[in-house]
Amino acid sequence: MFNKETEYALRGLVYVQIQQMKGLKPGIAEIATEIDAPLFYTGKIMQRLVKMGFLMSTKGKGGGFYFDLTRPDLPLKAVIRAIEGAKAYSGCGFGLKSCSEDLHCSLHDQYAPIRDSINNLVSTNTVQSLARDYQKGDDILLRRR
Amino acid sequence: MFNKETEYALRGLVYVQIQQMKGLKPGIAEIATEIDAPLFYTGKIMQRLVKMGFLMSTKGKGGGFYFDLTRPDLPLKAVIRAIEGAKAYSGCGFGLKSCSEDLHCSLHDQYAPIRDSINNLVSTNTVQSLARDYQKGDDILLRRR
DNA sequence: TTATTAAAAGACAAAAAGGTCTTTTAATAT
DNA sequence: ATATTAAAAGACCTTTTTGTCTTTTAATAA
Ligand code: FES
Ligand code: FES
Repeated sequence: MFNKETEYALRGLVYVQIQQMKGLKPGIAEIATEIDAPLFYTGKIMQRLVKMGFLMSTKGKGGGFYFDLTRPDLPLKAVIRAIEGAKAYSGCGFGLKSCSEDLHCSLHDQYAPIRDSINNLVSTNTVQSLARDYQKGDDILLRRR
Repeated sequence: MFNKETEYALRGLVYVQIQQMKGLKPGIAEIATEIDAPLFYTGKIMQRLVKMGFLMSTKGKGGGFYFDLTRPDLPLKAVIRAIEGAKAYSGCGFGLKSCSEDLHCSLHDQYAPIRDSINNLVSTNTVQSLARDYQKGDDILLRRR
């Protein structure tokens, strides 16, 4: 569904949020292990997320990643847009240059609603809501097993 | 939605089918132009489709690509599976290793139905059905404009 | 203030995707 | 037969994605 970088970013963010709800501040090594992503690649991605302003970090002893709790919940879509670009999940499913209600391809009537559902999914779900779901036990997996 | 190769392959196949319904047998240059894909890449992809048995071709004067009309309609899914692999549109949307009803991620309940819709879309639509829709004028685009 | 810790920065590289071009083979027309 | 046409085969290249590793910077603790 998403590319690897987006996948790791989302899993990483949700993991940080889960730990933060327990009063912890995980570091790169812990995050990479828990979300089952490559260590150094995870580091690079977390850095990018900090630079983009999605989360914060501190160096040195006791350092790690954490969220600014004064900021509103972070929809998955914001992260996807930042990593994959604004056009992700917006164009024609068939690859045509334009896609509109009145001029469209043969897949449009079936595909457009699906695309809308995906956009709705990533807009309504946030890093925080997924972390809460996880804690409630509604979902069982974070780490890949 | 699909990768470029799949996109070009599907557009190319539908174009061949549309032309075949008019009694024509298009060549690589024509196909590439009409589906707005790179000339040589299109050639390579059409060749692969022939080798995979999805369509036929003849060399030389009057040569080009065409379908064996004795074979059943070709679902998009068959082409996608051949190009992108069997796992396309089957795994966890979050990238987790397993995905099942009883052990799943927080996105599963929302994502699984979407994934099902995509699989239904590519299973029920065929190269031939899309070509017929195009000819009926239900869809307006094939070439990207 | 020094050692230690952990993120930041950035160089480097492997693999996959996407694309280009030339040569060879086979079909047809003359 | 020969020339012409068009696909097949395959070498080669570029870009993007994914991943690795070392060096630097900043924070903390002793
Ligand atoms: S035009 Fe193809 S999905 Fe809208
Ligand atoms: S477990 Fe994630 S979509 Fe099914």
